[in-house]
Amino acid sequence: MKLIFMGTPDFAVPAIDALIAAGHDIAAVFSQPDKPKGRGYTLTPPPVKVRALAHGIPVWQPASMRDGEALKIFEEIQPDVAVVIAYGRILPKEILDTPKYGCINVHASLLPRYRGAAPIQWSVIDGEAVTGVTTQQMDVGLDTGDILMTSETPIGPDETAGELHDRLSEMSAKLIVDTLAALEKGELHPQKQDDAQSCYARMLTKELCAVDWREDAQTVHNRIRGLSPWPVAVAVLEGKKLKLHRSALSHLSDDNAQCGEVICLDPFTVQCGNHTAIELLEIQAEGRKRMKTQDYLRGHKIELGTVLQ
RNA sequence: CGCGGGAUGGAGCAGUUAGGUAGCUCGUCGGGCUCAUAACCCGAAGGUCGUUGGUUCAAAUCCAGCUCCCGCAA
Repeated sequence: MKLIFMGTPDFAVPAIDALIAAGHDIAAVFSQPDKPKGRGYTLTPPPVKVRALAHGIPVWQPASMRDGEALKIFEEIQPDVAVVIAYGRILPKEILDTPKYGCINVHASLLPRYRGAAPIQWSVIDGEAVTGVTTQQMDVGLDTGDILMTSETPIGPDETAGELHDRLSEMSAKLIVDTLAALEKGELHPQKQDDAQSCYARMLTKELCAVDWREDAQTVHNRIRGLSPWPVAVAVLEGKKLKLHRSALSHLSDDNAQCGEVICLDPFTVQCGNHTAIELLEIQAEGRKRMKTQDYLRGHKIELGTVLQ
């Protein structure tokens, strides 16, 4: 089919390759404008743009979807369908209605759960056991369109948002290809979302990164893996920020220790709330690289009983 | 030119302020002790101190350029 592909970050890249491999004609790609990133504010193109250009596909990066420019391009191309994956912008009705089969979005959750910006991270932070990807027939709401197809996957007990992100990214690529195949055969059966079951995965902010050691170990663990590899959970050690990249539940617990206190050095274990404790496996000090906690301890002595905040 | 931290044997760090023969905690290898061990004891190997140039009798250390890494901010 003749497609317009809309996407921005790494998550959407496998889908481009999969759609091309499946024989679809991607006539144009829409991506967010290049943004200043990293040290020195280097203007950086989004990954989807880079991939599209490598395939020789024309790329548009309009600042707005509502100034008529995007609509004009849609009308000129006359796509059968627009595929939207992590594009990062809400599409107005006139755009949604232009392609022959409308706009189909791949969302990284089992809708109606975790609508919105950060479904992957929130499903981990909330300790969900299962998640997946969903294709939906987009409407004017935010991830509220009729469900076309879904694909489920369990979330590992120690899996990080980054690891889950990569798996769901691959699943998304497969699901969109399958969805388009079903669409061509007329085998799709759109189902309304049950709004009563919905929840919203709001954008991640820095406030979410601070660990509260009074919470139980499972909750802290979920937060650490849900925020890895970005924006990363943070504790404070002797006045300095300490990023927490990887953890594991501990069988230890010292009820005489206060929350946040180091109760064991090998493995490096911190007391949490409700008689639980957590092992910190990979950490990163200010200005340092991410490293295994035991490596860090060889050069930085931390006394038993030190309290993290 | 956005702000700041860093680069030292395989790993993590100290040493740089007041230049003068490279150190710590581990790891590795060999030996010892032990019923045994990730424990303990003895010994060994392993580093052009990121790179280039400068100052100096002498540079990891002072000066200048370059490369790469990290944090903040976006």
